[in-house]
Formats: sequence, structure tokens, C-alpha cells
Amino acid sequence: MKAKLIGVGRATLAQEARAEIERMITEGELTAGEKLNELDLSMLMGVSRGTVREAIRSLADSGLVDLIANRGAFVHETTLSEVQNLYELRGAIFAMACAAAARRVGTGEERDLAAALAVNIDKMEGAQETEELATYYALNIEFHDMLMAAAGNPKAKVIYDNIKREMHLFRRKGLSIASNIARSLEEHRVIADAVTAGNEAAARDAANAHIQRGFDRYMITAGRSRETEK
Amino acid sequence: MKAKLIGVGRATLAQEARAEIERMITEGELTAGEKLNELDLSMLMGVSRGTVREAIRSLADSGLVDLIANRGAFVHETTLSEVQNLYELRGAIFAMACAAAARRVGTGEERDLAAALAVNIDKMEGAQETEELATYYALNIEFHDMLMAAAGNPKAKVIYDNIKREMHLFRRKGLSIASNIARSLEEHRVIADAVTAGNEAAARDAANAHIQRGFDRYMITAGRSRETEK
DNA sequence: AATATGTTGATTGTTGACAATATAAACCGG
DNA sequence: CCGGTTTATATTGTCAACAATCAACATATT
Repeated sequence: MKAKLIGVGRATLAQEARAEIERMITEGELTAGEKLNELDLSMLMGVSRGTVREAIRSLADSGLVDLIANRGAFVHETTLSEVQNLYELRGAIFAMACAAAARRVGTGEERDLAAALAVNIDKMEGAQETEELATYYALNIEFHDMLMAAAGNPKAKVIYDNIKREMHLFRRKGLSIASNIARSLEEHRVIADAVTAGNEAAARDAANAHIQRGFDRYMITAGRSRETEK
Repeated sequence: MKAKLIGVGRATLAQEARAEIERMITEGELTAGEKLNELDLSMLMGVSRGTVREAIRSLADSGLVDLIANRGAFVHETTLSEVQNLYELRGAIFAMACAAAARRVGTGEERDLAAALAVNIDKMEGAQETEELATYYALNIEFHDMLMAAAGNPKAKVIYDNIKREMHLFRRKGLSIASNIARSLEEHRVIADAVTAGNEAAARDAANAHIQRGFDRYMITAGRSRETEK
């Protein structure tokens, strides 16, 4: 028995349709470049075509879809060059966030972060030892999310999450996540140390270096994948 | 007599309606917190209400409007705390862009920037001497835009421009643009020198310092405005 | 007078029909 | 068989009508 939510948070059908389209895109049911057929989606979801249109229109600025007049909406295709740009942006924003987190730790505004980061890193070490890749990956996401949240800049987190999501439109082509866990984990430790020490500059540099090296690791994988295709 | 545009770039009515709503918001005809009445707008624009809905929905992620289920769309009200967050973000992205521009100057990818920056700074000096504030402001925008474009990261420019636009939702409350032209101009010179010298680190630091000091100057003005209101 | 309840009108959300445009299929000529 | 043109079909864009929700106002109760 579900109680109906009351008030501002209640979703319209169009909002629910949007969430479903987002899910289909991020989970790969709708692939990069694929066309969003309004009538198909409306029948699939059991709503009118107009409602699907509203949902799609609301994705206009999301980076997930491209709206082309009279031709429809297509899942955005993220090129390698775009991925590079997104990595650079992501690095700048993550660096800014870690610096802000370090500052807030230093002023006492942020109190629980050090302990939470330490727990997370312990768990990542465990996942590394038992070679549980999926667990490591989830903890990796948690690590980044904690730092983004600790920056106290909600707008930065929204943009950061959107960038990550947009980058997944490239990954969906079959590339696996680049993983050099030992290196990645060591970089996490450096970031956490700088942040918990309240050292803005060190946090900023370590965070940016971590993302850029992640990109380098990613490019190595992308390079290999190209050879496989040829 | 308006010529109809042909091809992929041709705008739908909903796209034109969106552009008009954006103009009304950024030019202050629709003020922060104001409700967007679909029927009023549709009569104003000579299109159906559904078309206005599509236009408004397409602004969902723009930062300009807040969509509230069953209550409608409201021009976003940017708080001072949000402005601070936006300044921080803007600084990080502008810093990243100036570093990238410096790198591209250093590798020869970007060839015309040094000359263009020099021309712009000359003109800003002229505007400073003749105390033409509007001219200085336009040149200031041009300076920033040139650097954002020279970074070769279109996504960064989109996000940067959106952030600037969103910040204007606060300015619309009557605050005038903080201006200390001599200081601002000197900071522009430092940025231009670092970029044209291909010095990434110096460009990054100078750019971020420039935006943060712009925020400091802005806060001084905001502080004064508060006293006026009390 | 203050508060609670009911009613009405305004507005938002959804749907289906029609118009406009793009795409696919069929047709024709060389 | 191929390329160009015409026709048919599919899809997108717009509109208007109906349903659902909210806000404002009127009335009843304490």
C-alpha cells in the first residue's frame, strides 16, 4: 500500500516519461545515435504521444539527446574529441570541488568527511585485494560523490554528474572501464589526504591529476579497442 | 518580410518561442521569481498554448526556469549563495579555458589570439580613458569570449555562457555591474600575457584570480545594496 | 473576528485530430 | 539495371478540447 506523495514533489506523467527515457539511455536500451520514435515510446509507456514529446523536450539541454527540427530526437553521439573535452571539464570541476572540500574541512564546516573517506578507502583496498571489480567501481563512484557533495556547491555537482552521464554515451559502444586499480587507489589516497588536511592547493592538483590520468588510462583502452575493430 | 530558413537549421515555432522567452528573461521583461503564464504567452506570441508548453519544457535544464508540477514555470531566483557557487564554478572553467588557450598558443594550434587580445586590450584602454563604461563592458565580454573560444572546448563554452546567464538572474534585481576598471584591465593584461606566452599555469592562476576578484568586487556592491534596502 | 469548509474560476496537464515535413516505395525512361 | 520522378506512408509539429489541480473567493462555524 503506497501512500500518495502530496505537494510539490509529485511527478507529472511527462516527468515520469523523462525519467524512463533517461534510464533507457544511460542503461543502453537506447544507444548513441538512435532515434527516439515518439509513437513507439508512447505505446511502450502507455501515455499519449504529446506527453512523450514533453518528456523529450525537457531533455533539450541535458546533453543526452539532440533535437533536430522536423526529424526528431536522437540519442547524442559523443565523439572521442568530445570525451576529451568532457574529461578536461570534469577535471577542472572536480579539482575545484576538492579544493572547496579541503577549505570546508579546514574551517570546520565539513566534519564527517575525513572519517567517511577513510572508511571508503579501506573498503576499496578490500575490493582491490579480493579483485571485486564491480565493488571497487561502486566505491569509486561513492568516493567521487562524497567529495562533490562536500564542496557545498550543488550546481557544480549537477554539472559534474551531467558530464559523467554524457561521457557514458561514448562508453556504451562497448568500451570497458579502464582499470588500473592500484594506481587509481593510490591517487584516491593522495586526494583524501590533501582534503582531510585542509590543503586546498594540494587537493586541487591531486584531483585534477587523478581525472587526467583517468583519461590517459581511458585513452589507452580506447586505442586498443580501435585496433580490435580494424 | 521574414525569409523562411531552409534545412536542418530551420526553427520550429516552439524553438522560436523558446528563444523569445529566453530573451524576455535575460532582458528583464520576465523577472526572477515571475510566473510564466502559458495562455498569456501564447496570446502574446500568436501561437497555441501547447507550443508555449514545449518551449518552456525545453528550458527545463537551462537554469533559467523552475518547473513545478501542477503550478507552472517560474523564472529562477538566483540567491546570493548560488551566485557565489556560480562564481566559483565560472572561475574554475575560465581558468581551465585560459590554460587550454595558452597550451594551444604554445603548440601553434591557435595563431591569431595574441594579436586579437592585444587589439582588444588597446580598445579597453581607450574606453577607460574616455570613461565609456558600456564600451568597456562590451570589450570585456569580447575578451572573455575570445579566450573561451580559443580553448577549443565547445562544451566548456556552453556551460560557461549558461553560468553567466544564470548569474544575471540575480543582477536583474537592480544591482549594477561592479566596476573597478583599472584593476580589471590590469588583470586582463596579466591573463593575456600568460596566454600569449603559452604559460598554462600562469594563465590558469591569473584567470581564476580575475574571476574571484570580480566576485569580491561584486560582493562589495552587493553589500552596499543591502544597506540601501534596509 | 478568526478559522474552517465549500465553490468557482483560472491554470496546468493530457489527449487526440489535423497539418506539414521527411522518408520509403513505386513507377518510368534511358 | 540505374537514376530520376512521383506517389504513398510514416513521423513530426501544432492546435484545440477535455480532465485534473490549484488558487482565490464566498460562506458557515466557532
